[in-house]
Amino acid sequence: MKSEKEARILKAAEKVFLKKGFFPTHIDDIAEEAGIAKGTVYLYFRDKASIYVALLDKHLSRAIGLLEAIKKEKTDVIKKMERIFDEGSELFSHFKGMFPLVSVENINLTAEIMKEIRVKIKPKIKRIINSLAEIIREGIKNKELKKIDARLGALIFFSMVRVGFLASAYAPELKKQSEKIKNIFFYGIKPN
Amino acid sequence: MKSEKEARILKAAEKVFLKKGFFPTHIDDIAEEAGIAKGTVYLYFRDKASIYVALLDKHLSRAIGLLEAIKKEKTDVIKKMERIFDEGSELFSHFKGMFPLVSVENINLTAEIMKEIRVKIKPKIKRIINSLAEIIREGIKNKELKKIDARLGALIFFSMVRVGFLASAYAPELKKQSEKIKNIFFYGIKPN
Amino acid sequence: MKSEKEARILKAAEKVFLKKGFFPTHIDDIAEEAGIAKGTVYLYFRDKASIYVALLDKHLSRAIGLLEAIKKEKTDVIKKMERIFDEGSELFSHFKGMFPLVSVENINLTAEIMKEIRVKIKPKIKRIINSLAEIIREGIKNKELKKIDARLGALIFFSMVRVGFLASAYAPELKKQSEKIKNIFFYGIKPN
Amino acid sequence: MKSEKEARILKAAEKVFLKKGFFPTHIDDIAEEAGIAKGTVYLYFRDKASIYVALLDKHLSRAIGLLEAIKKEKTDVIKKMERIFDEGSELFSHFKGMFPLVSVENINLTAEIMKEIRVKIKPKIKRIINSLAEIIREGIKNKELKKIDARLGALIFFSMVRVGFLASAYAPELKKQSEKIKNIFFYGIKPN
DNA sequence: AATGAATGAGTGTTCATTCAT
DNA sequence: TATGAATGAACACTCATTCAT
Repeated sequence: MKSEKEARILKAAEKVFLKKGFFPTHIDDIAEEAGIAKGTVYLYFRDKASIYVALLDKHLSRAIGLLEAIKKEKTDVIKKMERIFDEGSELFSHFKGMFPLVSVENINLTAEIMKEIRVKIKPKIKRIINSLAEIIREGIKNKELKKIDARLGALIFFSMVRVGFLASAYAPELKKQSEKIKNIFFYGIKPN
Repeated sequence: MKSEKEARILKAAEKVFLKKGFFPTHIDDIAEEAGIAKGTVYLYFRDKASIYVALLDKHLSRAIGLLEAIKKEKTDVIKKMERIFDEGSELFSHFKGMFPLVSVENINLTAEIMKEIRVKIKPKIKRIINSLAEIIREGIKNKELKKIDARLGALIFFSMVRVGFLASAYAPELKKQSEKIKNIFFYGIKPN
Repeated sequence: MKSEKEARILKAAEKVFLKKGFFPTHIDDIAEEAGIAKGTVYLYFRDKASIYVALLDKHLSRAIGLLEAIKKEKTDVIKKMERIFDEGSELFSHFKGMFPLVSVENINLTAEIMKEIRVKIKPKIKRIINSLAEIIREGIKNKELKKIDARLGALIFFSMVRVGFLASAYAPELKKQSEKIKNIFFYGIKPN
Repeated sequence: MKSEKEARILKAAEKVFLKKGFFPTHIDDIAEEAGIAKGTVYLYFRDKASIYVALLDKHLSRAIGLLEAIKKEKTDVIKKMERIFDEGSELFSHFKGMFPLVSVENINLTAEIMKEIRVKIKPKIKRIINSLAEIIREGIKNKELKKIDARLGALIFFSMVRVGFLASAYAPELKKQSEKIKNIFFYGIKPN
């Protein structure tokens, strides 16, 4: 159970990290954004990297919760994937460049922090990919999907969700074209 | 004609940036990797960010060259896309987290550097996306491809190439599964 | 109301600047002399040049206060000039080579700092010369002084005060010979 | 016998030192001004400070020559002093803030350089003051001057020459008012 | 003699972290 | 708990000096 103050710091940190990136973000910025004193931040977090990790952890946990919930629903796999796709774009807005799909960008490599990441973050990412893969496997079993490599499909799916978000940033006129993206993902780009 | 020393610095910088990221990379690291003195680096580059930008520029230029060459070839669009896909994975290995698809990660924002980026880097990224889009348009005209949004298709294609690279890093057992990725991209995941 | 710490830094800086000059003085020297950490200096001053400017400003303000007070006194102009002469020598001990009679020696020329100097320092120097000139004008009006060029007289007076100080440094045996200097200034070196 | 190159370096150095001061002047600046390569400077001077000292030495020697010549002339002491005054202003233009009347501004304090200064520069300054003092003594003997302290008179005289130069810089409208300055020096500011 | 590329010690400044209040 | 003044390690960048050519 997190204190209200801790949540406020995380919210402030997210805003600043997203805007400036990890290194250019100073504890001062976060404290100011949170409306508290710099020293107070250290009552709730060991150090700057811990805040970053806590943020990753928070959103990954949320993503996992979302995925697990959707997975349990009694609907078509296609419907499930569409829901994930639509809600996922919103999730990405909390990650942007910060999202550590493969490796957490080299932040600071304190031994301690890296251990924390290995223990807390990587397993969550794996779990997300696994959840996606399981949904895909379910779809294959159902004949809703082709016999594709489920893990690879999960990565691609993940990438597609990401494109949905990127497209809106890079080519604003493409915004809300999720339908098109989904179409390509489901049916490919070649005429049949 | 760049001096041999400049090339050596770039090569060293790439190695260190890729391993440690922009901020944790110190000029000392680059110099040591290049086997020269710290001060020498400044004979060839104004500052740290300039090295980074030069690296981006170098690889983007290479990518543009590759794309333009492939675009001019007299083959099927599908063949062209396959070639881009296969060679692109190698290109990505020079970018990894450093690749600025949407916006260059917040590095330092010196006014001068940011201007350099706006003038040199962003146009190249646009050109890459444009080249991909043109190839896709050619395919649509040929009836090789469905009538998809070409720019969006380009982004997705780009993403797929990226997945190819990521997959090899994140899930080594998936390496060389480019065929599968291409298949999904071309035909989708739904059975027809 | 300046903090006690700021005053301590200024005092330490004055000591070191006077001994070593602007460039050979390192922030470390000042901090050590003040008995604080290097970083602390930057809590009170933007940069090294700002400390220097603050010092100039402080002593020039003091000089102006002194001059204005003496100017208002109800005594002979000659008495006033004698007082300025005697007290001025002490003032000079805070400036020595650092005193920017004509132009502030090339220190660093940050645009910001130069602006500060133009805005804060130069007007004070002008005001000092003006005050001296006004006193001289008063003396001319009174017939206490010859009809000399008041501004030029001010510069010469200023110079004489400076000689008083220099003499004590360069030719210690001449120390306290202010009387002689004043005599020359008042009556010249030629017999009448 | 100095090489032509050495003279060129000195000339260039004087120009730059006068404009920028000792520390902000870089060897590169001097070399460029002299139209030679940086390394060449070191074929003629041990280091930066040596150039500075050589410059001081050159002008002090010139001043000494001038003084000795004037001293030997068969004219009134007053005439001699007037000549010194008039020619001295020009001499000062080579020194400006750089002139080390009392102590050479703390430049770098290499033990070696400081020794050079002690051995070469200080004696010349003393000699200049002594020459002036001797001329004044001659004037006193002649009854051309009052019985003032000759050394102090020399310092003041020196200062007056300096005012002549400063006046032209600080208050351009006062330029060429040497007559007025001389008048004050000779007759004082008080009416008789 | 002349060059200018290379060097690396030196320094102003920043900022994560601590701690006395 | 909360504060924010103080700390000092860290680092980009400069520039006097050297030296291979």
